[in-house]
Amino acid sequence: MIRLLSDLPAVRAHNLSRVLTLIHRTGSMSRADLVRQSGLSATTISSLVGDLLASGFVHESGTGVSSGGRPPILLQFDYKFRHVLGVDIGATHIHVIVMDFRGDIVASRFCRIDVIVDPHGTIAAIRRLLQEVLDEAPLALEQISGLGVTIPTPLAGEKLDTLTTIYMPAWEGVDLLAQIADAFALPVYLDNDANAGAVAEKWWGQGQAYDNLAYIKLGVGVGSGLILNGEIYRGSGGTAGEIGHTTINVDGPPCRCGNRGCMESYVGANALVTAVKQLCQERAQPAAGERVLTVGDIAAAALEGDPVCSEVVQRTGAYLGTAIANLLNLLNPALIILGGDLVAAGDLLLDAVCAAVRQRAMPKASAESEIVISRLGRDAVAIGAATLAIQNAFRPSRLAHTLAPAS
Amino acid sequence: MIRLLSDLPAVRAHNLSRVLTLIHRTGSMSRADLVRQSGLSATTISSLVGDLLASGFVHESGTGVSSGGRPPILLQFDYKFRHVLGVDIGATHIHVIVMDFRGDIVASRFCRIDVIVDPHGTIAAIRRLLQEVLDEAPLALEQISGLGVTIPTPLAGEKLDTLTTIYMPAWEGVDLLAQIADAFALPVYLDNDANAGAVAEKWWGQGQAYDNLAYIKLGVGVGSGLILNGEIYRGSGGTAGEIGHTTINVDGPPCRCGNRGCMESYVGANALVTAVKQLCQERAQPAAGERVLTVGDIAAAALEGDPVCSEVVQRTGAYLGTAIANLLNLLNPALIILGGDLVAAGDLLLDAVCAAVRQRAMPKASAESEIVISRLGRDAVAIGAATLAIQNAFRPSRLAHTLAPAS
DNA sequence: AGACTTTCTACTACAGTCGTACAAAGTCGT
DNA sequence: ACGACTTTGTACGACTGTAGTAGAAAGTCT
Repeated sequence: MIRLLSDLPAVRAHNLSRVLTLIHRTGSMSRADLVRQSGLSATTISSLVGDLLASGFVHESGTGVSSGGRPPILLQFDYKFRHVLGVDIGATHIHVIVMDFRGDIVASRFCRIDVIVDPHGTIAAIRRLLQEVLDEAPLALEQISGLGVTIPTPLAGEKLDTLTTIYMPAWEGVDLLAQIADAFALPVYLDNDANAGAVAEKWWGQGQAYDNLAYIKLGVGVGSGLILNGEIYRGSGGTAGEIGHTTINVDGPPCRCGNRGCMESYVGANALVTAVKQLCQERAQPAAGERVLTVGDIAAAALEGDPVCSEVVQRTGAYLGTAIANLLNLLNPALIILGGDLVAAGDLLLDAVCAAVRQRAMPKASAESEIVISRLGRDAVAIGAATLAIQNAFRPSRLAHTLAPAS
Repeated sequence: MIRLLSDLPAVRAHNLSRVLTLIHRTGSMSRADLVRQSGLSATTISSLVGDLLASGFVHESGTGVSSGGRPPILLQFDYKFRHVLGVDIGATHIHVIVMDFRGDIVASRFCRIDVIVDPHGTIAAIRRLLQEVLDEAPLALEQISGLGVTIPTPLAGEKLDTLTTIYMPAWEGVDLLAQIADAFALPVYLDNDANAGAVAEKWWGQGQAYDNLAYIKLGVGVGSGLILNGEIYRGSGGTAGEIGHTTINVDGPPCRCGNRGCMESYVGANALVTAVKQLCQERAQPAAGERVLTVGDIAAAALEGDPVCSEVVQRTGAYLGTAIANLLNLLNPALIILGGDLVAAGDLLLDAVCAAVRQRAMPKASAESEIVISRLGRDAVAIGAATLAIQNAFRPSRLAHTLAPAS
C-alpha cells in the first residue's frame, strides 16, 4: 500500500491521523504531550487539536497535574461518540456486534446457520441481526463510523471486495459487500477471520506493542493472520497465512487439500477427535471415546486430567510447535498468539508448543519471540471485524470523512 | 519503517523521489509523461524536473515524436553520472564491484579468503579491493553515491549495523561498517546476502514487476530474502527468511542446527555431495563418486545426463519444492527466484521443484505464482549490495544529499 | 497558411507547518 | 503575600510547497 503524499492536504490528513491515533491509544493527554510525542510544532498541534475538538471525537476534560508551570489541559478521546459494527461470518455461524472505540462490545447477537450452502439466508440474517444490535444499543446509523465483515475463506484479489469460492461454491457471484452496503449506508470492509483476529490482538489484545505478529486460529482448519511491519500482510493473491496446509512431514498422511503431511491433518479439529477415539480404543476406554466429541470437550477433559485427552493435546502441541517454528524461522515475528477452541487447554497446550519451538526453531528467532494464548476468546474475530472499520476510519485518506459531522 | 511526512520539505522530497524513480525505471520520458504517470500537476513536474536537471542525474536529450502537437522534450537518466560500490562478503570469499545506475558492473574483484576466522584480514582485503576497482573504473570518491555490504549471516537488531556472530565468533565486537566508512567517506549500508539477492532481482532481474517475491539462495546453507509489499522484510530481530532450517519432516535426520528434518539437511551442498557418493556406492559407480565434489560439478554432470547426479538433483528439487510450497502457503508471493550454484542444473531442477509445489501448495497460491531461476548468476549478491546504495540514495530522506553537487 | 493540439512554464492563489512573541496559569522561594 | 520562574497554549507573520490559469512554444493537419 503505497501512500501518495503528493499534496498539502494529504500532509494535514496524515498529521491529523497521527495525533488522533496517539490520543486514542493513550486515552488522555495534553497538547504538550502531543508535541513531545509527535515531533510536530506546538502551533501545529494546537491547530490539529482544534479540528479534533470540532469533530466530537475528542473533548477537553479538566486539567492535569502541573509539573512546575501552567497545568496542562487534558484531551480525552470520547470512546462512545461513535461506534462500529462487526460481522463474523463462520462456516456454521454468524456473530454480529456493536463495538465502541475502546474495543468494548455494546451489544451482540450469535446465531447458528449453514453459511456455506445458503448465501441469501445468511445475508438476510446478517441484516436482521445488525438491525437488532443497533436497536438494542440503541444507536442510529449516523452514530456508526463503519462496518467490518469477516469470512472464513481467503480473499480474492487485491481489491478486498470478493471472496474465494473454492470451498463455498454457492457463494459464486454473490456480492456480499454490496448486499450489506445496500441495507446500511456505511463504509463496509471485508477480510478473512484470521486476519481479523490478528487485528483484534494488535489493537486491543496482547499484540499492542508489536509490529510483527501472527495470530493462529485453531479450528476445523488452521489459519493464521499475519501483521508485518504493523500492517496486515495479505500476499499477492490474498491467500497469505495458510499455515494449516504447510507440510511438516513429507511422507505424512493425506490431507483433504490433496497434499500429504499438512499441519492441519495433525492439528485440525477432525484429527483431534479421531486421535482421541483411536487412543481410547487402543487403551480400552470406550467411555471417553463416546463422550468426547468437540475440541472444547477435549480441552476441558485434558484440563481435568483425562490421560487420553491430555496426551492428544500435548501431541497436538508438538505438531503445532513444528509449524510455528517454521513460521518463526521464515518471518521472525516477535509474537505468536494462539486462538480458537483448543486454547481452552491452556498451559497444557502452550507448554508442548513451546517445547517443540525451542527444539526446532533457530535459537535467536525463538529466544526473541513470545508465544501466548489469546485472551479475547470467542469474540476475537467479531472484534477484529469491527476494528477493521476503526482502522479505516483513522486512515489519512478517510479521516476527513470520519471527522465530518454526520450529515 | 514509518515515514514521517509531517512537514512540507518532506513532501517535496517524496515527490522528487517518485519522479526520479520513474525516470530511472523507464530510462527516458518527457515531462508530460511524468504528469500522466505521477498524478502531479504539470507545474510541479516542471519544477521538480528543474531540480533533477540541476543535479546532473538527468539530462534533456532531444525531442521525441509528436503525437499531434508540440513534440516532447525527452528527459534521460544519466546512468554513468554516479556509481555505487558493492561488497559481497561470503564465508570463503569477497566480491567487490563498482556498478553504474543501470545495474551494469564496471569493474570487479573476486578473492578467496577465510572470512570467518580472520575479520581484520578480511577488512583489509575489502579496503584494498575497493581501491582497486575505483582505480580501474577509474572513478573518484566524489563520483560514488554510496556503498553496500552483504554478510553471510542474519543481521542483528533493527539498526542494520551489526551482524549476528553465532556462526562467526571471531567477528564479535568488530564494527564492520565503521571500519569501511573510515577508509571511504561514503554512506555505507549493510544487509545479508539473501536479502541483497532479492533486491538485485527486484531492481534488475526478473522481479521488477513484482511487489511480493522471495529469492532463495542455494549454497552450503539455504537462505532466502523476502520482499513483501515492495520492501525487504527483515522481521523483528533481523533473522527473517531462514527457510533452510524450516522443518519438512518432523522425524527427519538431525541437522547441524540441532533440529531434525530441516530442509537444508536435504538440499544443502553437503547433503548433495553425500547423496551422490552414497548413490554411486550403491550402484557400484565409484568413478563418479570420486570425481564429483562440488555442487557445480553435480549440476554439470546432471545436465550431461549422469544418471546418479540427475536423480539427486531431482530428489533435491522435490524437497526444495516442499519448502517452497510452505512459503507459498504462508506468504503467497507472486514470484520465487532460485539462485546459487545448484541452479546451473536448470530445468532439471526447476521441473522437479514445480512438480512438488503443484502437488503440495494450495492450488490458488501456486497457480498464481511463478518459480524461475535467477539470471544474475554469481554476481547477484554483489549487485544487490551495490543496489542497496542506490535504493538508499533514492530514499526521500536522503535525496537532498544525493542530488546535491559533490562537495 | 491557418486552425488545432500538445508540451512546457510564468504568475497567482491557496494551504500547511514553523518560529517567535506573548498570554495564561500554575509552582516555588523568600 | 508576592514576585520570579516554569510550563502550557495561541496569534501572527514567514516560508515552502502544490494547483490552477493563462499563455508561449513548437509541432501536426487540412
